[in-house]
Amino acid sequence: MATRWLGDEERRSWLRLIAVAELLPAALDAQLRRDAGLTHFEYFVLAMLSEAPDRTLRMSKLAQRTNATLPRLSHVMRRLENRGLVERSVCPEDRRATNATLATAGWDAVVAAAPGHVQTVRRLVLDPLTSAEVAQLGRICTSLLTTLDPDGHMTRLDEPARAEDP
Amino acid sequence: MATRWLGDEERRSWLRLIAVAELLPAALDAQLRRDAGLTHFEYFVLAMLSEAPDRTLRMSKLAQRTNATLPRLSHVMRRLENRGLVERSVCPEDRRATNATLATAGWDAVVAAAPGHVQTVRRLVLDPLTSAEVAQLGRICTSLLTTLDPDGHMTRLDEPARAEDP
DNA sequence: AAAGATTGAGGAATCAATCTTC
DNA sequence: GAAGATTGATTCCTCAATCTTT
Repeated sequence: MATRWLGDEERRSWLRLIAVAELLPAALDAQLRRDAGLTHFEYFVLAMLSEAPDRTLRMSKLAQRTNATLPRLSHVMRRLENRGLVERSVCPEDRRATNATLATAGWDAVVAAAPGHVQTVRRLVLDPLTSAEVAQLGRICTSLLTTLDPDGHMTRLDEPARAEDP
Repeated sequence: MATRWLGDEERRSWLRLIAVAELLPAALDAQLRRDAGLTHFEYFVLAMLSEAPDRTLRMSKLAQRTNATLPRLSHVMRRLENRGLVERSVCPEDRRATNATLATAGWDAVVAAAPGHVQTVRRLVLDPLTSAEVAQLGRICTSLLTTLDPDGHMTRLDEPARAEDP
């Protein structure tokens, strides 16, 4: 029983999607932990900061871009700060807010980890697919994010940046 | 920097895939915990047992079908056993092995949880996609599992069961 | 009162080590 | 010694409660 009430094709696609959702994060974590001493989530946090203006982002914005809850991000940032990879400071304009900044050591960590990570992404995801499938995957995930992430937070579905400040 | 060295399209598809991989499990967990007091992984374990002959599967086989490591499954099974949802017993043919069996209460739990869960799967994944996209997603995930799961354990890519006993 | 963020306690996942049977 | 599984310690995540600023 269980996952019945789905058509055969639906069921097969569904089972494979959750298999991917289970195995892909584990594979990314394994490579990054082994080669760079970072979780994939930690790496992703550092990477998002590295691409931000002044390598700085507000906690809530960073949480959105990394698909994380604020408590989770807060705990991770504390650990990263203890390791000297990021810094936090009170936001001058709104003293409730916290600015997260990538420290020099954090930048170095991302630069060191990136090649191996990108290679892993290619090997696990991009290489097994045709370029048409990569495009299909993008469209499909975009559709899924419409319900998973109604506000289009992290993947700002309206790519060309909204009228809104950092 | 970070996720550069990927083409634009590759990068967008990749970022959206990890967003889905992050948000989908969280959404499934939220609904099942709220409505049935079960993690998605716990539900999936019970569901796989419910479909097995005699509602029984060896631990290692169950681990494969649920995309889990054996330690993870073992811990979860201990909790489920304490709740009376499953039972474990030594396998008579090979006394190193453990047979996991769905208890009556476990069956009831799956039956009670299934409709809400299936509805959630429809809402989050199936409904937002055309049936052509559902098929594409299945093919794409199958390709990804070729590298993520080289042995085709859980999604036995060669669907029509191999010459191998339970 | 609401927004932004942090904290602490409890639960779950991971890794290495262990135990038993083959 | 290898296969099947479990355990214990650590780490990490989640949830509710809290604190401060607006």
